Amino acid sequence: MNYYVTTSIPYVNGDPHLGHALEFIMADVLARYARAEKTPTIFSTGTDEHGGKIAEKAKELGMTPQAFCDQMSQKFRDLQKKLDISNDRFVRTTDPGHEQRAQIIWKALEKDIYKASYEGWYCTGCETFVPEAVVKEKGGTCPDHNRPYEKLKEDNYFFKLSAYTDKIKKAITDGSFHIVPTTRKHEILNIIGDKLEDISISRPKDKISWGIPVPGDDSQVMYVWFEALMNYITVLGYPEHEDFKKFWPANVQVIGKDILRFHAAIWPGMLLGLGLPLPKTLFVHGHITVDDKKMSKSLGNSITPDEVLAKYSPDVFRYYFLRHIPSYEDGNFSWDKLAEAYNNELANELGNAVQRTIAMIQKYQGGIIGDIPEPHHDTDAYTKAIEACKFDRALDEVWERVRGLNQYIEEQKPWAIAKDKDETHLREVLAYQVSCLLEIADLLEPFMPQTAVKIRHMFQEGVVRPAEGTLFPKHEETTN
RNA sequence: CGCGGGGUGGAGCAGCGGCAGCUCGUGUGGCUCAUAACCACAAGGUCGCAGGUUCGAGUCCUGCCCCCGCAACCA
Repeated sequence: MNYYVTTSIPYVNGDPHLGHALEFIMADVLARYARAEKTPTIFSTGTDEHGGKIAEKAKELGMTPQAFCDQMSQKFRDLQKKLDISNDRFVRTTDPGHEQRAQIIWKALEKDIYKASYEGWYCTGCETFVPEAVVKEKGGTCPDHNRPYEKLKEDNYFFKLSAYTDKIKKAITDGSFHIVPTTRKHEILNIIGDKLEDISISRPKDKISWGIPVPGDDSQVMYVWFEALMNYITVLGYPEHEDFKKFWPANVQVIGKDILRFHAAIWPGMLLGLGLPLPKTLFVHGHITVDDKKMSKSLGNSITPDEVLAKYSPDVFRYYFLRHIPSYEDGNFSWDKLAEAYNNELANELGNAVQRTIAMIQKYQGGIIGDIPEPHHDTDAYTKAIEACKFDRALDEVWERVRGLNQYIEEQKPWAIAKDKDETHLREVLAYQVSCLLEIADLLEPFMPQTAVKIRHMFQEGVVRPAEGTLFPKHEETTN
Protein backbone atom coordinates (compact mmCIF):
# COMPACT_ATOMS: atom_id res chain seq x y z
CA MET A 1 0.00 0.00 0.00
CA ASN A 2 1.37 3.34 -1.04
CA TYR A 3 0.36 6.74 0.17
CA TYR A 4 0.11 9.92 -1.88
CA VAL A 5 -0.87 13.24 -0.35
CA THR A 6 -0.96 16.65 -2.00
CA THR A 7 -1.61 20.25 -1.10
CA SER A 8 -3.13 22.63 -3.56
CA ILE A 9 -0.48 24.65 -5.33
CA PRO A 10 -0.65 28.30 -4.30
CA TYR A 11 -0.99 30.91 -7.00
CA VAL A 12 2.11 33.05 -6.84
CA ASN A 13 0.44 36.41 -7.19
CA GLY A 14 0.79 37.06 -3.47
CA ASP A 15 3.07 36.27 -0.58
CA PRO A 16 2.53 33.14 1.49
CA HIS A 17 0.02 33.66 4.27
CA LEU A 18 -1.24 31.75 7.27
CA GLY A 19 -3.73 29.81 5.20
CA HIS A 20 -0.99 28.36 3.05
CA ALA A 21 0.94 27.49 6.18
CA LEU A 22 -2.09 25.73 7.64
CA GLU A 23 -2.56 23.65 4.54
CA PHE A 24 1.10 22.68 4.40
CA ILE A 25 1.24 21.51 7.98
CA MET A 26 -2.00 19.56 7.72
CA ALA A 27 -0.75 17.68 4.70
CA ASP A 28 2.58 17.25 6.42
CA VAL A 29 0.96 15.53 9.37
CA LEU A 30 -0.66 13.03 7.02
CA ALA A 31 2.61 12.39 5.23
CA ARG A 32 4.63 11.99 8.41
CA TYR A 33 2.00 9.74 9.90
CA ALA A 34 2.00 7.52 6.83
CA ARG A 35 5.78 7.29 6.88
CA ALA A 36 5.73 6.40 10.56
CA GLU A 37 3.44 3.51 9.60
CA LYS A 38 6.16 2.44 7.16
CA THR A 39 3.99 3.15 4.15
CA PRO A 40 5.86 4.27 1.04
CA THR A 41 4.80 7.88 0.76
CA ILE A 42 4.93 10.73 -1.68
CA PHE A 43 3.98 14.15 -0.43
CA SER A 44 3.74 16.76 -3.12
CA THR A 45 3.24 20.49 -3.14
CA GLY A 46 4.24 23.31 -5.46
CA THR A 47 3.28 26.60 -7.04
CA ASP A 48 0.85 27.67 -9.73
CA GLU A 49 2.49 30.25 -11.94
CA HIS A 50 0.71 30.98 -15.19
CA GLY A 51 -1.98 33.42 -16.18
CA GLY A 52 -2.67 37.04 -16.92
CA LYS A 53 -2.43 38.21 -13.37
CA ILE A 54 1.10 36.97 -13.01
CA ALA A 55 2.21 38.51 -16.28
CA GLU A 56 0.65 41.77 -15.24
CA LYS A 57 2.28 41.80 -11.86
CA ALA A 58 5.67 40.98 -13.32
CA LYS A 59 5.29 43.83 -15.74
CA GLU A 60 4.48 46.25 -12.95
CA LEU A 61 7.68 45.24 -11.25
CA GLY A 62 9.64 45.46 -14.45
CA MET A 63 10.46 41.77 -14.37
CA THR A 64 9.97 38.94 -16.79
CA PRO A 65 7.14 36.64 -15.74
CA GLN A 66 9.60 33.83 -15.25
CA ALA A 67 11.88 35.88 -13.00
CA PHE A 68 8.88 36.98 -10.98
CA CYS A 69 7.67 33.42 -10.60
CA ASP A 70 11.13 32.23 -9.61
CA GLN A 71 11.20 34.75 -6.84
CA MET A 72 7.68 34.08 -5.61
CA SER A 73 7.94 30.33 -5.83
CA GLN A 74 11.05 30.51 -3.71
CA LYS A 75 9.13 32.26 -0.95
CA PHE A 76 6.79 29.31 -0.67
CA ARG A 77 9.66 26.90 -0.55
CA ASP A 78 11.31 29.00 2.13
CA LEU A 79 8.18 28.92 4.22
CA GLN A 80 7.92 25.17 3.88
CA LYS A 81 11.47 24.78 5.01
CA LYS A 82 10.87 26.97 8.03
CA LEU A 83 7.81 24.93 8.97
CA ASP A 84 9.60 21.60 8.63
CA ILE A 85 7.34 20.51 5.83
CA SER A 86 8.54 17.13 4.62
CA ASN A 87 7.38 17.26 1.04
CA ASP A 88 9.08 14.91 -1.37
CA ARG A 89 8.17 16.89 -4.46
CA PHE A 90 7.70 20.50 -5.34
CA VAL A 91 6.07 21.07 -8.69
CA ARG A 92 6.05 24.37 -10.50
CA THR A 93 3.62 24.77 -13.36
CA THR A 94 6.44 26.45 -15.29
CA ASP A 95 8.60 23.34 -14.98
CA PRO A 96 9.28 22.02 -18.47
CA GLY A 97 8.15 18.61 -17.26
CA HIS A 98 4.80 19.94 -16.18
CA GLU A 99 4.34 21.89 -19.38
CA GLN A 100 5.10 18.90 -21.57
CA ARG A 101 2.90 16.58 -19.60
CA ALA A 102 0.10 19.12 -19.53
CA GLN A 103 0.12 19.01 -23.30
CA ILE A 104 0.04 15.24 -23.26
CA ILE A 105 -2.97 15.42 -20.96
CA TRP A 106 -4.67 17.93 -23.21
CA LYS A 107 -4.26 15.58 -26.14
CA ALA A 108 -5.53 12.67 -24.12
CA LEU A 109 -8.63 14.69 -23.35
CA GLU A 110 -9.23 15.84 -26.89
CA LYS A 111 -12.27 13.63 -27.37
CA ASP A 112 -13.95 15.81 -24.74
CA ILE A 113 -12.65 19.13 -26.03
CA TYR A 114 -14.38 21.31 -28.59
CA LYS A 115 -13.97 24.81 -29.87
CA ALA A 116 -16.74 27.30 -29.54
CA SER A 117 -17.14 30.98 -29.40
CA TYR A 118 -17.91 32.34 -26.03
CA GLU A 119 -19.95 35.44 -25.70
CA GLY A 120 -20.24 37.31 -22.46
CA TRP A 121 -19.67 40.44 -20.48
CA TYR A 122 -16.04 41.36 -20.22
CA CYS A 123 -14.22 43.92 -18.16
CA THR A 124 -11.07 45.15 -19.83
CA GLY A 125 -9.76 46.19 -16.43
CA CYS A 126 -10.20 42.80 -14.79
CA GLU A 127 -9.36 41.03 -18.02
CA THR A 128 -12.03 38.55 -17.28
CA PHE A 129 -15.52 37.58 -18.18
CA VAL A 130 -18.15 38.38 -15.63
CA PRO A 131 -21.35 36.40 -15.12
CA GLU A 132 -24.59 37.94 -16.30
CA ALA A 133 -25.94 38.10 -12.77
CA VAL A 134 -23.02 40.13 -11.54
CA VAL A 135 -23.27 42.57 -14.42
CA LYS A 136 -26.88 43.15 -13.54
CA GLU A 137 -26.14 43.60 -9.88
CA LYS A 138 -23.44 46.18 -10.51
CA GLY A 139 -25.60 48.04 -12.98
CA GLY A 140 -23.43 47.33 -15.98
CA THR A 141 -20.27 48.96 -14.70
CA CYS A 142 -17.28 47.31 -13.10
CA PRO A 143 -16.90 48.82 -9.64
CA ASP A 144 -13.20 48.02 -9.49
CA HIS A 145 -12.30 49.78 -12.69
CA ASN A 146 -15.23 52.09 -13.19
CA ARG A 147 -15.61 50.97 -16.75
CA PRO A 148 -18.69 49.64 -18.45
CA TYR A 149 -18.74 45.91 -19.13
CA GLU A 150 -18.46 45.12 -22.80
CA LYS A 151 -20.20 42.39 -24.67
CA LEU A 152 -17.36 40.39 -26.10
CA LYS A 153 -17.04 37.31 -28.17
CA GLU A 154 -13.99 35.10 -28.29
CA ASP A 155 -13.04 31.68 -29.45
CA ASN A 156 -12.21 29.24 -26.68
CA TYR A 157 -11.75 25.58 -26.23
CA PHE A 158 -14.28 23.94 -23.97
CA PHE A 159 -14.14 20.80 -21.92
CA LYS A 160 -17.25 18.65 -21.88
CA LEU A 161 -17.56 18.62 -18.12
CA SER A 162 -21.31 18.21 -18.46
CA ALA A 163 -20.83 14.70 -19.78
CA TYR A 164 -19.39 13.60 -16.45
CA THR A 165 -21.98 15.11 -14.16
CA ASP A 166 -23.63 11.85 -13.23
CA LYS A 167 -20.42 9.95 -12.68
CA ILE A 168 -19.03 12.68 -10.49
CA LYS A 169 -22.19 12.93 -8.45
CA LYS A 170 -22.29 9.21 -8.00
CA ALA A 171 -18.67 9.02 -6.86
CA ILE A 172 -19.29 11.75 -4.33
CA THR A 173 -22.54 10.27 -3.11
CA ASP A 174 -21.37 6.70 -2.75
CA GLY A 175 -18.17 7.82 -1.07
CA SER A 176 -15.73 6.35 -3.56
CA PHE A 177 -14.64 9.96 -3.89
CA HIS A 178 -14.78 10.85 -0.23
CA ILE A 179 -15.23 14.52 0.60
CA VAL A 180 -14.36 15.53 4.15
CA PRO A 181 -16.04 17.11 6.08
CA THR A 182 -19.57 16.11 5.17
CA THR A 183 -20.75 19.68 5.01
CA ARG A 184 -18.44 20.26 2.04
CA LYS A 185 -19.88 17.20 0.38
CA HIS A 186 -23.36 18.66 0.65
CA GLU A 187 -22.08 21.96 -0.55
CA ILE A 188 -20.54 20.59 -3.71
CA LEU A 189 -23.52 18.39 -4.52
CA ASN A 190 -25.58 21.51 -4.25
CA ILE A 191 -23.25 23.44 -6.52
CA ILE A 192 -23.25 20.67 -9.08
CA GLY A 193 -27.01 20.57 -9.06
CA ASP A 194 -28.59 18.83 -11.99
CA LYS A 195 -25.91 19.44 -14.49
CA LEU A 196 -22.40 20.80 -14.67
CA GLU A 197 -21.74 23.35 -17.37
CA ASP A 198 -18.97 22.77 -19.86
CA ILE A 199 -16.02 24.92 -18.97
CA SER A 200 -13.81 27.17 -21.00
CA ILE A 201 -10.27 25.85 -20.83
CA SER A 202 -8.24 28.17 -23.02
CA ARG A 203 -7.59 31.83 -23.62
CA PRO A 204 -6.55 33.61 -26.80
CA LYS A 205 -2.83 34.10 -26.78
CA ASP A 206 -3.06 37.72 -27.82
CA LYS A 207 -4.86 38.44 -24.57
CA ILE A 208 -2.89 36.24 -22.23
CA SER A 209 0.42 34.95 -23.39
CA TRP A 210 1.81 33.63 -20.10
CA GLY A 211 0.55 30.11 -20.31
CA ILE A 212 1.06 26.69 -21.77
CA PRO A 213 0.34 26.57 -25.51
CA VAL A 214 -2.59 24.49 -26.61
CA PRO A 215 -1.18 21.63 -28.67
CA GLY A 216 -1.84 22.22 -32.33
CA ASP A 217 -3.18 25.75 -31.94
CA ASP A 218 -0.67 28.54 -31.56
CA SER A 219 -3.35 31.12 -31.04
CA GLN A 220 -4.47 29.74 -27.67
CA VAL A 221 -2.98 28.98 -24.30
CA MET A 222 -4.48 26.77 -21.63
CA TYR A 223 -6.60 28.39 -18.98
CA VAL A 224 -4.50 28.51 -15.86
CA TRP A 225 -6.85 26.55 -13.61
CA PHE A 226 -7.30 23.74 -16.07
CA GLU A 227 -3.60 23.28 -16.40
CA ALA A 228 -2.78 23.84 -12.72
CA LEU A 229 -5.00 20.97 -11.61
CA MET A 230 -2.94 18.64 -13.71
CA ASN A 231 0.03 19.12 -11.39
CA TYR A 232 -1.23 16.34 -9.17
CA ILE A 233 -0.41 13.80 -11.82
CA THR A 234 2.31 15.54 -13.82
CA VAL A 235 4.42 15.61 -10.67
CA LEU A 236 4.19 11.83 -10.54
CA GLY A 237 5.24 11.57 -14.16
CA TYR A 238 1.93 10.90 -15.85
CA PRO A 239 1.50 8.91 -17.98
CA GLU A 240 4.51 6.64 -18.15
CA HIS A 241 6.46 6.95 -14.93
CA GLU A 242 6.49 4.22 -12.30
CA ASP A 243 5.60 6.68 -9.55
CA PHE A 244 2.42 7.55 -11.32
CA LYS A 245 1.47 3.93 -11.69
CA LYS A 246 2.25 3.20 -8.08
CA PHE A 247 0.92 6.28 -6.34
CA TRP A 248 -2.16 7.41 -8.23
CA PRO A 249 -4.93 7.76 -7.08
CA ALA A 250 -3.99 10.11 -4.27
CA ASN A 251 -5.02 9.04 -0.80
CA VAL A 252 -5.72 12.57 0.34
CA GLN A 253 -5.76 15.87 -1.46
CA VAL A 254 -5.78 18.79 0.94
CA ILE A 255 -7.42 22.01 -0.22
CA GLY A 256 -9.06 25.16 1.12
CA LYS A 257 -12.81 25.63 1.00
CA ASP A 258 -12.59 28.38 -1.60
CA ILE A 259 -11.37 26.05 -4.29
CA LEU A 260 -13.78 23.22 -3.63
CA ARG A 261 -15.47 23.56 -7.02
CA PHE A 262 -12.27 23.10 -8.93
CA HIS A 263 -11.25 20.03 -7.00
CA ALA A 264 -14.59 18.35 -6.50
CA ALA A 265 -16.12 18.98 -9.90
CA ILE A 266 -13.66 20.03 -12.60
CA TRP A 267 -10.72 17.90 -11.52
CA PRO A 268 -12.78 14.72 -11.23
CA GLY A 269 -14.20 15.46 -14.66
CA MET A 270 -10.71 15.69 -16.08
CA LEU A 271 -9.67 12.46 -14.41
CA LEU A 272 -12.72 10.65 -15.71
CA GLY A 273 -11.93 11.99 -19.16
CA LEU A 274 -8.49 10.47 -18.82
CA GLY A 275 -9.95 7.19 -17.63
CA LEU A 276 -8.20 7.56 -14.28
CA PRO A 277 -9.52 6.82 -10.81
CA LEU A 278 -10.53 9.73 -8.60
CA PRO A 279 -8.62 10.60 -5.44
CA LYS A 280 -9.80 8.61 -2.47
CA THR A 281 -10.29 11.58 -0.18
CA LEU A 282 -10.58 15.30 -0.66
CA PHE A 283 -10.00 17.05 2.61
CA VAL A 284 -11.30 20.61 2.75
CA HIS A 285 -10.04 22.87 5.51
CA GLY A 286 -11.48 26.25 6.44
CA HIS A 287 -10.02 29.70 6.43
CA ILE A 288 -8.17 31.57 9.10
CA THR A 289 -9.58 34.77 10.42
CA VAL A 290 -7.91 37.35 12.60
CA ASP A 291 -10.11 38.86 15.26
CA ASP A 292 -12.96 37.05 13.55
CA LYS A 293 -12.46 39.00 10.37
CA LYS A 294 -11.19 37.81 7.08
CA MET A 295 -7.56 38.58 6.67
CA SER A 296 -7.10 41.18 4.05
CA LYS A 297 -4.69 43.83 3.08
CA SER A 298 -7.35 46.50 2.98
CA LEU A 299 -8.31 45.79 6.60
CA GLY A 300 -4.65 45.82 7.47
CA ASN A 301 -5.11 42.83 9.74
CA SER A 302 -3.06 40.32 7.86
CA ILE A 303 -0.45 38.40 9.76
CA THR A 304 2.32 36.64 7.94
CA PRO A 305 3.69 33.25 8.88
CA ASP A 306 7.06 34.92 9.34
CA GLU A 307 5.72 37.22 12.01
CA VAL A 308 4.58 34.20 13.99
CA LEU A 309 7.78 32.30 13.33
CA ALA A 310 9.77 35.24 14.61
CA LYS A 311 8.31 34.58 18.05
CA TYR A 312 7.69 30.88 18.11
CA SER A 313 9.45 27.78 16.89
CA PRO A 314 8.10 25.78 13.96
CA ASP A 315 6.82 23.10 16.33
CA VAL A 316 4.88 25.64 18.34
CA PHE A 317 3.47 27.14 15.16
CA ARG A 318 2.39 23.72 13.99
CA TYR A 319 0.94 22.84 17.36
CA TYR A 320 -1.13 25.99 17.62
CA PHE A 321 -2.58 25.83 14.14
CA LEU A 322 -3.26 22.14 14.25
CA ARG A 323 -4.92 22.07 17.63
CA HIS A 324 -6.53 25.44 17.96
CA ILE A 325 -7.72 26.05 14.43
CA PRO A 326 -10.61 23.58 14.05
CA SER A 327 -9.67 21.11 11.36
CA TYR A 328 -13.12 21.13 9.80
CA GLU A 329 -14.05 24.79 10.07
CA ASP A 330 -12.82 28.32 9.88
CA GLY A 331 -10.64 29.24 12.79
CA ASN A 332 -9.57 32.42 14.43
CA PHE A 333 -5.97 33.35 15.00
CA SER A 334 -5.17 35.30 18.11
CA TRP A 335 -1.84 36.15 19.64
CA ASP A 336 -3.36 35.81 23.10
CA LYS A 337 -4.63 32.33 22.42
CA LEU A 338 -1.30 31.36 21.01
CA ALA A 339 0.51 32.65 24.06
CA GLU A 340 -1.99 30.90 26.32
CA ALA A 341 -1.62 27.61 24.50
CA TYR A 342 2.13 27.92 24.64
CA ASN A 343 2.28 28.62 28.33
CA ASN A 344 -0.39 26.24 29.54
CA GLU A 345 -0.24 23.32 27.25
CA LEU A 346 3.30 23.25 26.00
CA ALA A 347 5.34 24.79 28.81
CA ASN A 348 3.30 23.81 31.86
CA GLU A 349 1.74 20.53 30.94
CA LEU A 350 4.13 18.87 28.53
CA GLY A 351 7.38 20.72 29.14
CA ASN A 352 7.05 20.50 32.86
CA ALA A 353 6.12 16.82 32.79
CA VAL A 354 9.38 16.17 30.99
CA GLN A 355 11.27 18.42 33.35
CA ARG A 356 10.04 16.89 36.56
CA THR A 357 10.66 13.39 35.27
CA ILE A 358 14.23 14.26 34.35
CA ALA A 359 14.82 16.00 37.65
CA MET A 360 13.66 13.06 39.72
CA ILE A 361 15.66 10.51 37.79
CA GLN A 362 18.75 12.62 38.22
CA LYS A 363 18.15 13.41 41.83
CA TYR A 364 17.14 9.95 43.03
CA GLN A 365 18.85 7.62 40.58
CA GLY A 366 21.87 9.50 39.34
CA GLY A 367 20.31 9.83 35.91
CA ILE A 368 19.89 6.12 35.37
CA ILE A 369 16.48 5.06 34.12
CA GLY A 370 16.71 1.29 33.95
CA ASP A 371 14.27 -0.87 32.00
CA ILE A 372 11.63 1.16 30.25
CA PRO A 373 8.36 -0.75 29.88
CA GLU A 374 6.62 -0.95 26.52
CA PRO A 375 3.72 1.44 26.19
CA HIS A 376 0.38 -0.27 26.36
CA HIS A 377 -2.10 2.50 25.78
CA ASP A 378 -4.90 2.30 23.31
CA THR A 379 -4.21 4.66 20.44
CA ASP A 380 -7.38 3.92 18.54
CA ALA A 381 -9.02 7.31 19.00
CA TYR A 382 -5.82 9.05 17.96
CA THR A 383 -5.48 6.96 14.84
CA LYS A 384 -9.09 7.44 13.87
CA ALA A 385 -8.79 11.17 14.33
CA ILE A 386 -5.79 11.43 12.04
CA GLU A 387 -7.39 9.24 9.44
CA ALA A 388 -10.42 11.51 9.51
CA CYS A 389 -8.14 14.58 9.24
CA LYS A 390 -9.33 15.73 12.64
CA PHE A 391 -5.95 17.00 13.65
CA ASP A 392 -7.33 19.03 16.52
CA ARG A 393 -8.95 15.92 18.01
CA ALA A 394 -5.82 13.86 17.53
CA LEU A 395 -3.86 16.37 19.58
CA ASP A 396 -6.59 16.38 22.20
CA GLU A 397 -5.95 12.67 22.51
CA VAL A 398 -2.25 13.23 22.96
CA TRP A 399 -2.95 15.74 25.68
CA GLU A 400 -5.12 13.22 27.48
CA ARG A 401 -1.87 11.32 27.82
CA VAL A 402 0.09 14.32 28.99
CA ARG A 403 -2.52 15.09 31.58
CA GLY A 404 -2.73 11.45 32.54
CA LEU A 405 0.98 11.41 33.14
CA ASN A 406 0.84 14.41 35.45
CA GLN A 407 -2.00 12.76 37.36
CA TYR A 408 -0.01 9.56 37.64
CA ILE A 409 2.95 11.40 39.07
CA GLU A 410 0.68 13.11 41.55
CA GLU A 411 -0.88 9.84 42.67
CA GLN A 412 2.35 7.89 42.92
CA LYS A 413 4.29 10.68 44.61
CA PRO A 414 7.75 9.45 43.60
CA TRP A 415 9.31 11.98 45.99
CA ALA A 416 7.57 10.22 48.86
CA ILE A 417 8.71 6.82 47.61
CA ALA A 418 12.22 8.19 47.53
CA LYS A 419 11.95 9.22 51.14
CA ASP A 420 10.79 5.73 52.05
CA LYS A 421 13.84 4.36 50.26
CA ASP A 422 11.76 1.90 48.27
CA GLU A 423 14.19 1.88 45.37
CA THR A 424 12.56 -0.88 43.33
CA HIS A 425 9.19 0.75 43.37
CA LEU A 426 10.69 4.15 42.64
CA ARG A 427 12.55 2.78 39.68
CA GLU A 428 9.35 1.28 38.31
CA VAL A 429 7.39 4.46 38.69
CA LEU A 430 10.02 6.66 37.07
CA ALA A 431 10.57 4.21 34.24
CA TYR A 432 6.86 4.19 33.62
CA GLN A 433 6.88 7.97 33.40
CA VAL A 434 9.61 7.74 30.81
CA SER A 435 7.64 5.15 28.93
CA CYS A 436 4.68 7.52 28.79
CA LEU A 437 6.85 10.35 27.56
CA LEU A 438 8.35 8.23 24.83
CA GLU A 439 4.93 7.20 23.73
CA ILE A 440 3.84 10.82 23.72
CA ALA A 441 6.87 11.60 21.59
CA ASP A 442 5.78 8.99 19.07
CA LEU A 443 2.26 10.34 18.92
CA LEU A 444 3.58 13.85 18.60
CA GLU A 445 6.00 13.09 15.81
CA PRO A 446 3.72 13.94 12.88
CA PHE A 447 2.67 17.17 14.56
CA MET A 448 5.82 18.35 16.31
CA PRO A 449 8.75 16.52 14.77
CA GLN A 450 11.49 18.47 16.54
CA THR A 451 9.91 18.04 19.94
CA ALA A 452 9.52 14.31 19.37
CA VAL A 453 13.19 14.00 18.54
CA LYS A 454 14.21 16.01 21.59
CA ILE A 455 12.14 13.92 23.98
CA ARG A 456 13.44 10.69 22.56
CA HIS A 457 16.97 11.93 22.76
CA MET A 458 16.56 12.79 26.42
CA PHE A 459 15.46 9.33 27.51
CA GLN A 460 16.25 6.77 24.91
CA GLU A 461 19.56 5.37 26.09
CA GLY A 462 18.52 4.29 29.55
CA VAL A 463 20.25 7.35 30.92
CA VAL A 464 18.77 10.79 31.14
CA ARG A 465 20.32 13.36 28.86
CA PRO A 466 18.95 16.75 29.76
CA ALA A 467 21.41 18.49 27.46
CA GLU A 468 18.60 19.71 25.27
CA GLY A 469 17.64 22.27 27.87
CA THR A 470 14.13 23.32 28.63
CA LEU A 471 11.66 22.17 26.01
CA PHE A 472 9.39 25.17 26.08
CA PRO A 473 10.89 27.96 28.13
CA LYS A 474 8.18 30.15 29.46
CA HIS A 475 7.97 33.53 27.88
CA GLU A 476 8.69 36.30 30.31
CA GLU A 477 6.26 38.73 28.85
CA THR A 478 3.62 38.33 26.22
CA THR A 479 3.18 41.70 24.72
CA ASN A 480 0.54 41.86 22.05
C1' C B 1 -37.87 33.56 -1.75
C1' G B 2 -29.82 32.43 -4.53
C1' C B 3 -26.67 28.65 -1.51
C1' G B 4 -24.34 27.12 2.91
C1' G B 5 -22.55 27.29 8.11
C1' G B 6 -23.55 28.91 12.94
C1' G B 7 -26.13 31.04 17.60
C1' U B 8 -24.95 25.98 24.44
C1' G B 9 -22.00 28.84 31.63
C1' G B 10 -16.89 35.03 31.12
C1' A B 11 -14.10 32.96 26.30
C1' G B 12 -13.53 28.79 22.76
C1' C B 13 -16.08 24.36 21.63
C1' A B 14 -18.56 19.04 22.17
C1' G B 15 -23.28 16.84 22.59
C1' C B 16 -27.94 15.97 17.90
C1' G B 17 -34.41 12.19 21.62
C1' G B 18 -33.64 10.18 27.72
C1' C B 19 -30.32 13.18 34.50
C1' A B 20 -26.44 19.76 30.43
C1' G B 21 -20.30 18.13 29.09
C1' C B 22 -14.94 19.53 27.76
C1' U B 23 -10.71 23.08 27.61
C1' C B 24 -9.27 27.94 29.17
C1' G B 25 -10.36 31.64 32.69
C1' U B 26 -12.26 32.41 38.04
C1' G B 27 -12.45 30.74 43.42
C1' U B 28 -10.91 27.31 47.35
C1' G B 29 -7.88 23.50 49.01
C1' G B 30 -3.66 19.97 48.44
C1' C B 31 1.37 18.88 47.08
C1' U B 32 6.65 20.18 46.73
C1' C B 33 9.78 16.18 42.02
C1' A B 34 9.16 20.37 38.55
C1' U B 35 9.34 25.92 33.93
C1' A B 36 5.33 30.35 40.64
C1' A B 37 4.83 24.57 37.27
C1' C B 38 1.45 19.91 39.06
C1' C B 39 -3.17 17.67 41.41
C1' A B 40 -8.27 17.88 43.58
C1' C B 41 -12.77 20.24 44.42
C1' A B 42 -16.23 24.34 43.61
C1' A B 43 -18.99 28.38 41.51
C1' G B 44 -21.07 29.63 36.84
C1' G B 45 -25.91 27.90 31.53
C1' U B 46 -34.32 29.17 31.48
C1' C B 47 -28.74 25.32 25.33
C1' G B 48 -30.94 32.80 19.93
C1' C B 49 -36.75 33.74 20.09
C1' A B 50 -41.84 31.78 19.46
C1' G B 51 -44.87 27.77 18.47
C1' G B 52 -45.43 22.34 17.50
C1' U B 53 -44.40 16.67 17.65
C1' U B 54 -43.31 13.35 21.91
C1' C B 55 -44.11 10.05 28.14
C1' G B 56 -39.67 13.05 27.39
C1' A B 57 -36.23 18.17 22.89
C1' G B 58 -29.77 21.87 22.76
C1' U B 59 -31.19 17.24 20.31
C1' C B 60 -36.99 16.33 15.55
C1' C B 61 -40.75 19.86 12.74
C1' U B 62 -42.56 25.05 11.51
C1' G B 63 -41.90 30.30 11.64
C1' C B 64 -38.89 34.40 13.08
C1' C B 65 -34.41 37.19 14.73
C1' C B 66 -29.10 37.76 14.66
C1' C B 67 -23.92 36.60 13.06
C1' C B 68 -20.55 34.66 9.27
C1' G B 69 -19.05 32.67 4.75
C1' C B 70 -19.91 31.50 -0.55
C1' A B 71 -22.11 33.25 -4.96
C1' A B 72 -16.41 36.50 -8.92
C1' C B 73 -8.89 32.58 -10.24
C1' C B 74 -7.78 35.17 -2.59
C1' A B 75 -5.95 28.51 1.19
